[in-house]
Amino acid sequence: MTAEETLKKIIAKAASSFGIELKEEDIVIERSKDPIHGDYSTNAAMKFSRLAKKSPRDFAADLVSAFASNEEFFCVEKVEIAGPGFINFFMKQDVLANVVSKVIEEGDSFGRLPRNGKKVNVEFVSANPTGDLHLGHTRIAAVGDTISNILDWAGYDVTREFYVNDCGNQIEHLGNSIRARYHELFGEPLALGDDDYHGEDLIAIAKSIKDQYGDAYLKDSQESHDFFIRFGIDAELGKLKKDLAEFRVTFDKFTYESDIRKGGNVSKTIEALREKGYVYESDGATFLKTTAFLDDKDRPIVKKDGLFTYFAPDICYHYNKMERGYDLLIDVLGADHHGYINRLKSVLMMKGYSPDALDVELVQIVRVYRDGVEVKMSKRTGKAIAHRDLVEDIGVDAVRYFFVERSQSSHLDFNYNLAMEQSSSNPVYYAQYAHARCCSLLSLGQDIPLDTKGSLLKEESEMSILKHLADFPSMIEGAAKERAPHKVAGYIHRLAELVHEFYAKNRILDRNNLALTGSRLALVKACAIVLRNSLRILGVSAPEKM
RNA sequence: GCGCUCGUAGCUCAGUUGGAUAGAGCACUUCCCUCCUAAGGAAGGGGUCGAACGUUCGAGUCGUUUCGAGCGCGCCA
Repeated sequence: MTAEETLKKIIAKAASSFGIELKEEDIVIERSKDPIHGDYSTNAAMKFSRLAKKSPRDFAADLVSAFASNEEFFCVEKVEIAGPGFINFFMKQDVLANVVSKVIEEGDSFGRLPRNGKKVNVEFVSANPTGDLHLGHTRIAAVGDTISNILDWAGYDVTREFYVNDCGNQIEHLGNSIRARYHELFGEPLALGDDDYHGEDLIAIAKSIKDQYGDAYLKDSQESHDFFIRFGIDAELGKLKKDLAEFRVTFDKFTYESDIRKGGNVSKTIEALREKGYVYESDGATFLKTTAFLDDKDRPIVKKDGLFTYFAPDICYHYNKMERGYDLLIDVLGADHHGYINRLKSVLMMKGYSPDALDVELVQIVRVYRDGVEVKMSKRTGKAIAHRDLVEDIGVDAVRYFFVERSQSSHLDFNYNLAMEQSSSNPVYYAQYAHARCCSLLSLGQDIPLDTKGSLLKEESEMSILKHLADFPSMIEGAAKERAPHKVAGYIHRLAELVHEFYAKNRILDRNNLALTGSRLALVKACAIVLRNSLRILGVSAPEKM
């Protein structure tokens, strides 16, 4: 049991002895910011003084007087009532130091919460297979993958999914564009339309078609039309997978829009919704009555020309995901898709699902500044900051850390020059360096027996580390609940800071005091383990030497 | 006009379901390697938390109004 859980129990029991029943989840235990306020504190006396019909301070005194009769109370060294009615707890050293052996015993799995039996599907990136990834995808990939990792650690059964939009207009344009580039290679240039893709990557694809098939697809036919599209999708998707894998992002499942549409599935779904009264015709188009639930406007699902809108197969796709037995769906989308949230939740509600079965995580746009000028992203002009360039220039570790360091809901101004020039002062190195320092100490002192009880730890810098290490599992729980990768980054930064401070203040390897050194090396080992575990959640490496 | 997301230090951003003296990085000033990795540490300057009311023991946090920014607003994906 963690210190926090124990304290909650003590408080609940004390309140109970005054006839006040508190749920442990309603009791807030905070880490004291200032050591003068002890190790942990609670506002329970203030929060619930009304129930006791007493002043906060009097109620606090009552609670404290009841603690002594509690057998759990042995872990507390001292209690104080302070300020408007805070109760501050000073813990016994061995209770705090207990975390060292726990971390070392659990090792790579310290921080992993018990399996909760819940299945969650995280869909992210889902970039159209019509070109390369750009900066926006990079942030979504980092956020989506990290959220998946956090949920995995928090006990969920996680599926990472990529939805492949291999139908629709943009795919036609892809086929046309490749065909034009292909003809170009034979000296028969075809004009590219405004909506076609002008990126140079398609020239390479056309070349590989020429290399493999020669001039077999020069004649204009349905067969060659289909061929260019199929070849293009495979080639583009292959590149996406490769770039993402190099970014340490892999998917468990790729779902193709063309499979979702198979067998008239979309029409069937629409008809089923029509029977429920959620579908109507207007101006020659077909609409879904999403306003019956959360939306502020009804949405078109079949256009005047008889083709489905993007939304129509997406309805089926989300039903498909639910039918696969997930307790929770998470869509990680660009913030410009915010209008999509209530639309999709409404769709789920039409089938009787809870709107909470879907959580849409919006990732705010990245604004790029290069040479002091904002660079606008545009997939079609080919001038966008490509994901691949970014990773080559700055490195996977730094990019992944940088892109989850801040909440996904905040805009991110990315100074490309700075990231390239000053990559060595990037915060990610601060954390990695802390890990490398720990490893170096452990290597130099490998012959010294570790005291995994941390018996001799007593300095303030040591106690701060102990408390922070103990917070790791509950940090994971909170980050999972809030889908907040940046909390992991914040945790890492704080741990690294504590490690550096500890290192600077103390001569850790002291062969004249092997007992103390043994305690400290055990602490160092625990720090290395937690740094490694937390960095792994972000997809960032933990080098042993730098 | 309606909706969503935001507004905290010069810049980029944290701020634990409302808590004690609002923090970090970058930038700036000044110190610290005869000694375990200086990609580090210590100290300092820098804030009417966009603004105004309200809710209560207590508001950066919650509510209303207002100003400003970004993004969306039925047949693009």
